[in-house]
Amino acid sequence: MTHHRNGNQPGTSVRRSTMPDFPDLPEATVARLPEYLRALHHLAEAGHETISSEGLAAAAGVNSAKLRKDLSHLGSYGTRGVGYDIELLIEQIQSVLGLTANRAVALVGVGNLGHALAGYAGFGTRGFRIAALLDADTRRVGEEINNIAVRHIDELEAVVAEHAIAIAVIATPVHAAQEVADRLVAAGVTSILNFAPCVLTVPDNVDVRKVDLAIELQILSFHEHRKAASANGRAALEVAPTVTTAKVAAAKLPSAKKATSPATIRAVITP
Amino acid sequence: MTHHRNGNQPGTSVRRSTMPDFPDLPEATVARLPEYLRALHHLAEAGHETISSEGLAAAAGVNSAKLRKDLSHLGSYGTRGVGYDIELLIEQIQSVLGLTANRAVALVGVGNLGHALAGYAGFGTRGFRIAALLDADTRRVGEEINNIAVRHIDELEAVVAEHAIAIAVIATPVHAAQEVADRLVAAGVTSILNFAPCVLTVPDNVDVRKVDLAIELQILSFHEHRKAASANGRAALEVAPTVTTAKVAAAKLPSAKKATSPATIRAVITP
DNA sequence: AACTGTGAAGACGTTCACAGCA
DNA sequence: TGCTGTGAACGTCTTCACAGTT
Repeated sequence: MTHHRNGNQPGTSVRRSTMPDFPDLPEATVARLPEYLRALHHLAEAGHETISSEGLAAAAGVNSAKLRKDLSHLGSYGTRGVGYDIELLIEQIQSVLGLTANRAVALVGVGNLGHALAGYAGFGTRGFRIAALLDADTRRVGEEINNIAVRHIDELEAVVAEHAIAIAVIATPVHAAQEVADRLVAAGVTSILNFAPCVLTVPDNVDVRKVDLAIELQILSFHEHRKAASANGRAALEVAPTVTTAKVAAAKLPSAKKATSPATIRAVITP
Repeated sequence: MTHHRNGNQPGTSVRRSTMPDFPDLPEATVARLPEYLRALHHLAEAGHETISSEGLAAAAGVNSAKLRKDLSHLGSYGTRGVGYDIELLIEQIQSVLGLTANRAVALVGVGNLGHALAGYAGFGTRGFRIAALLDADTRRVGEEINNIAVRHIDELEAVVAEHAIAIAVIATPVHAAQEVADRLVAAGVTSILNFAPCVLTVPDNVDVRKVDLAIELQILSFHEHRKAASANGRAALEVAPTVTTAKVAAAKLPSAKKATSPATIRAVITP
């Protein structure tokens, strides 16, 4: 969760807004709204005008109860017996997410990955505008990507002020990331999307989200490993008693619990 | 959360492994183990041999109770009064994640982003090896990135078989993603990391994780929006009593809602 | 009849606080 | 003494199932 809030300081500050003009959305809901939005745009383009919770849920890859609960947090924008008005819902979600005007975003680090991000067309269509590109390498300064010229990192503060930038993307090497983050924060940035594989330390009022490709793969690797292990385990059941011993030791105590529910012996085996 | 499991079918299958050679890790724990692993490598390079839960937690950006609970799921690898042996813990985590041998990964779609991913050095050092690059564009076929030649998508099935690939990365345009996924699955791939901004439909036994840059930004945008709104609200408290009224009305009625709350007048105002 | 909105129940995740071990 | 490992308490998220509305 990837995606979750990033409470860097273990500090006690509870995150619920106290004086909001907007509902207190559960974080899990917030993380799904963008999916719904994408699905809604897709449906609108396909010519639909309304959609049932069932239909939208399918399009967004969640179940319908969850979807309805999520949307209910925004207010009542559905019609019983009919479904949701797609245009209306798009507007509501965009409004809650603060996507009404295109937000200016700064991208720091125009290397391999930064280059790709800068060239990504999806930003424009989804509420954002890359307003500035910054890099420490003077050889890259001046280069243009999508009509935006790369400027030197020394101009960071000026650039942030110039475009009133609140959100920045860090795509620098690890060793530069923390310093860049510090400067961004000092310049007034309050949200950071970090592609550098390291933990950023920032003040409490700054939000950080992180994307780490290797971590995603490692999580998948775990599941691969488990699939393989259980396929194996079944095959080896009577063959290798030593494994069983190891298992008991390894699992400490929490094992036993589910011992009787062979839930994961799933579709794989039973074709 | 961001990372989470991707239960595509709402099906009843409970995910806990029953016949594992390994403990039943909570998904939230699995998602954090890679962070711990990175932090541990970092500490090892800095010359440390043991580390307390407090220290490791700080390095990984979590609190120490969570860290201890997470590690306790793997077994008892700490020493009371001392801490954790770094080398030992690295080995344990790698083993649980199935990172013992470098896993072969296929990358489909060598466009802007795919190119950057293919060139990302971090994979090699973190348990993976890009074993194959595939693209539908014949003009890109033959090009070499990091000594791997791009092959034509027609060879997908052959390539997957050739390298016994279980994990694949999709970095194609949206319109190609589902078909590529279908072919990967048919060829035997059981884990997919999807960079295309769309929902993939796959069988139950296949794991999908998704990375969507625009979604990450939209989540940050929400928090920006909220910060701005509450800053605003505070500033306007005695000045505009109408706001309060509007707020109450807003809760239920679709329209009018935001009429009175120009939330985007942000930090600019509050020095 | 068809669908939303939602209380209530349950699963899951986090944090607390301390017993127990080195 | 200093730290881990963990039950118990608490909080959050998901799912169920149905009352309520068009």
